[in-house]
Amino acid sequence: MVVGGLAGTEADRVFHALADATRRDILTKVIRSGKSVSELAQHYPMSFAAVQKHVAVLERAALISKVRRGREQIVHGEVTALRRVALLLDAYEEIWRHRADRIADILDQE
Amino acid sequence: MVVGGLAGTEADRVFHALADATRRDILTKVIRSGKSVSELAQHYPMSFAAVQKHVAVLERAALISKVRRGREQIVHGEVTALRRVALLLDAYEEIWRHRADRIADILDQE
DNA sequence: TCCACCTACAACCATGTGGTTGTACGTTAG
DNA sequence: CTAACGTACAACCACATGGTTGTAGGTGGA
Repeated sequence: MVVGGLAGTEADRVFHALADATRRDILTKVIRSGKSVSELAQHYPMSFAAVQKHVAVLERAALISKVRRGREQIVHGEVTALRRVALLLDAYEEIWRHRADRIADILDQE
Repeated sequence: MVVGGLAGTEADRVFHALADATRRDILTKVIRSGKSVSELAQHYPMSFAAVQKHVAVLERAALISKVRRGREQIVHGEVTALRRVALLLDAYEEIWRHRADRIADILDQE
């Protein structure tokens, strides 16, 4: 069962990408302004390759995109996927609200 | 850096819990109405113990709660945590919108 | 009481994940 | 041209995850 417009595997990828503090932090950095991978790597206590992997996970989830600028690869935040996750969560809340409304109706009838 | 009101480890737990189709499906089922663990287990092509583990992951993320009813354990959906995730995502979108509104400033910034 | 049901949990296994180091390749600066 | 930089990727390791089966305990019904 798919609740929102997000396909199962896509939801998997997006939520998994967000389930790591480093990746969420990378996301906030590149959403503010594009940064190169090595520029990002400087901010974390891990190897360049590790940061590169985190960026790859975010890219697979379509949360970021990369654009070549000379010998650098500039990472940009993609807000569209983020918005789709927000809509998915809204769908869950919608389901809950309906249930809550029904409960309220039942309570009113008493 | 913590963007929203969700602590780092809590965000980890919540997003990780949501990064699995079975768990998201369990969530939709119990958000509509409370169900026992074995009742849930009947709907999935895996062992009872596996479903029990998924429920445990959701419980650690505070997305569901369990209440004893006789010899059954009724699983209920907790909407509060869900709402907090939605707020966190709203915060990301807020950051992005800020960027869109003030692209010139940000270009000067870094 | 006794048995069946629901749950909890431990032990175990295969696979995935997050980290490392090393190597290779294209691009820019000097 | 050469050297340094930025990136990509493979190989490897430790550990977490998702699944299994088996065992044990508490509760309800007959």
